[in-house]
Formats: sequence, structure tokens, C-alpha cells
Amino acid sequence: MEDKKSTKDVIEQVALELFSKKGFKAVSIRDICKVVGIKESSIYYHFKNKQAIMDSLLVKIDLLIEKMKTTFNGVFAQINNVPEDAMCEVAVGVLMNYLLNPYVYKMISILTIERMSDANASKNYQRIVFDLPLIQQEQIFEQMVRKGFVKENAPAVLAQEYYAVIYFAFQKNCIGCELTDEKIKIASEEIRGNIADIYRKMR
Amino acid sequence: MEDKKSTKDVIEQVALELFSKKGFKAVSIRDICKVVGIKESSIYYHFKNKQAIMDSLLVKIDLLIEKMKTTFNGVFAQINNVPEDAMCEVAVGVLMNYLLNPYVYKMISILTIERMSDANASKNYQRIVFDLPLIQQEQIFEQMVRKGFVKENAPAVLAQEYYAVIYFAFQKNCIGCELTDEKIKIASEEIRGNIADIYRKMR
DNA sequence: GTCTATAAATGGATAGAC
DNA sequence: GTCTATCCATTTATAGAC
Repeated sequence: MEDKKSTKDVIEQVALELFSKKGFKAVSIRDICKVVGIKESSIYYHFKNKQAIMDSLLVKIDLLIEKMKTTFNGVFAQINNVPEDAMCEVAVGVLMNYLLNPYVYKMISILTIERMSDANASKNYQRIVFDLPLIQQEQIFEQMVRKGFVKENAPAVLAQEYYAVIYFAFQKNCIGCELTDEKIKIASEEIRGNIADIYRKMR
Repeated sequence: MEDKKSTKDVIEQVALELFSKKGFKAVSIRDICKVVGIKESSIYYHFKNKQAIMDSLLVKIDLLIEKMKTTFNGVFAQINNVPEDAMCEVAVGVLMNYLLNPYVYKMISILTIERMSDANASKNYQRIVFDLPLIQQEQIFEQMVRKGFVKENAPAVLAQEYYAVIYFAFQKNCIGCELTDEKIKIASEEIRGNIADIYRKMR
């Protein structure tokens, strides 16, 4: 029972893959159909048009992120002690489990291109790449300040300083062309080094 | 003597503008010619093909950046005292005079799109957006550590922490769709706030 | 649900007149 | 240097058979 994927699901999967590599506009319906193994016209049975495929992908990522959020909150609530190492590992975790999650990473790649000319894509990029992680980080720092793990400071400012390091390493090493294990490793190490440095100062 | 711009210059100027808004691939020769006011075929008198226009733009930005670099080095060499305010203003200066320089900004916009699928664009993005500013910042921190303005620390790490704040604010507020004065103001203030916070810790 | 066939638009690029 | 005219490839999308 492995190949139970409907044609519609396969279309979405292939579209996500291709869009993330070349951008929404640069991928043709023909490109998608060629990989899926159906004729061009058949795709219009499953989706009204090309944009409808993209819209469907956006709905799916919202569900995924919502699920990740509740999982992460549950894990973090149990932490009672935050040594420097743990701070670094949480930061690397944001990279590995969120920004580099296969689905999230591909969607970020698509929106990176589309947000330059599409206001709606720009909103979605803002939400997925900046707003959601920053709110998450801010809540963590709120708890940490309250529990006395870091010196008192505005949690929003701490979150921004902290996440800027992660986002910077992500953009510098993981975005653009092929993503290799080597690049992921370099990004992780840059994050560890910079977060450790910042954390030492803020305690 | 204002309209002495050759057709070739106008083509480049229009192409830069259009490429930066929609991406290299999404802009057609027809689009460019319509704005310039010439027929499609005429463009092939000035440039071998579409790619040749882009190549020419890349050569020009290299010349511009080289000029900016020497200017900036001259200005910074005269600074003998770096209070917190000056640190913030230098950071905002990197945003306003480099990342938001009209030519640099448009080129970054183009490369943001193209680097997702073109290895050469990826290299150029890396060079213009990461390598050059980081080397510049590193040299500044080297001087500052030497002159005793900041506590001793690896200049490369300081440069990365410092520039990450600038890049983050730039990406969060200034990239994607229309760039407004309001967005620039928010980015500047975020940089000022975060740099002041970091600088207070590293002295 | 998938196919063939085809419409209608848009793309890059060239030949040759002026 | 710029034009008209044209070629050929590619694209989105639809109509209608199976």
C-alpha cells in the first residue's frame, strides 16, 4: 500500500519540487506533466489553472507549520535549564527542523523568487520566514527572562538578534543552487559559534 | 546636454529596472524594447542576445563597487573614536549607501531571483551581498580591536554578528515588492536598536 | 480521468530593406 | 541604427472523444 498517492498529490509534489528549483513562472504545465506522466490537458481536471496548484501548496504548508508549532511548544515547555550549549542547539534546531524542513525549504525557495514581483507571495514569505519564527523565539526569551536564565532585556530585541544569526547563516550557506550536506554543516557551525558568542555576552 | 545617453545605455538602464522587478527570465526582449521605444530587432544591433545585456550590467556593478570601496576606506581611516552612536551610524550607512544604493539594490534584486537556478548568479550574489561587505566589516573591526575601541575578539566573528543585523533588517523590510521610505525608516531603526544593544555588550 | 487536437498568445532570434 | 516582416519554439488553456 505504498503507491496510494492520487494523481493530484503527485502533481502537487512534482510542482513543489520544480517550482522550488526554477520559480513558479519559469515552470510550465508541460514540465510538470512530463514528470508526472500525464498529458497537459489532464492537469486541468485536477486544478483550475497553474495558480491553483500554488494555492493548494500554500494551504498545505500552513497545516504543516501549525503542527510543528504545537510540537515545538510542548518540547520547550519541559526545559528548566538553559546552558550555552542548549542555546546553540535550539538555534541549530530552528535551522535543521524548520528552515531546512524539506517542505518548508522548498516553499521558501519558491517565495524567495515570487515575492520580488508578487505582493501576495511577499506576505507569505514574511509570515513563514520572519513573523512565525520571531514570535516563537520571542516567547522562548520571555520564558527565559522570567525564569532568570538570561539578564532582563526586551524579549523581542533578543529574539531578533538571535534569529538574525540563524537567518543569516541560512541565507549565506543554504539558499541558491544545490543544497549539500557540507553547506548545512558550515551553516550549523556558524550558528553555534555566533550564538555562543552572543549568549556569553547576554547572560 | 542632458539627453546624451546612447540607446545602448538606455537599453541597459531599462533592462536593469525591469529585470529587478520581474527577474531576468520573466522579462522579454519585447518588454525592454517597448519601454526604450525601439523595435525588437534593433536591440540585436547593440547586444548579441539577452544574456549579453545582463553580462554588461554585471561588469558595470563591479566598477561601481570598486569605486565605493576605495571611497569608504578613505572615510573610515580618519575615524579615531567610535562611540555607540557612530557604530550605529556606520551600520545604517552600510544599508543606505551600499545595500540600498539604487544600482546595487536592483542588482541584488535580480540576483536574488536568478541565484535560485543559476550557479553563476549564485556566485555573484555571494560576492556582492556577503563576501565584500563581510571583508569590509572585518577590516573595520580589526582596526577597532587594535585601537582598543572594542574588547579583543575575533574580528571575523564580530563582523558576522554585526553584518547579520544589517542583512536581516534589509531582507525583512526592504526586499520584495515596492520599497517605500517608511520601510527604509523601519529598517534603519531596527539596525540602530540592535547594533546599540550588541555594541553595549561587546565593549 | 485521461486522451487528441487545436486555439491563441508570447517568447527569442534572423533576413534584408532603408 | 532602426525598421518591417517573418520564423520557429514554447506556453496556457479549452473542446470534445474515449
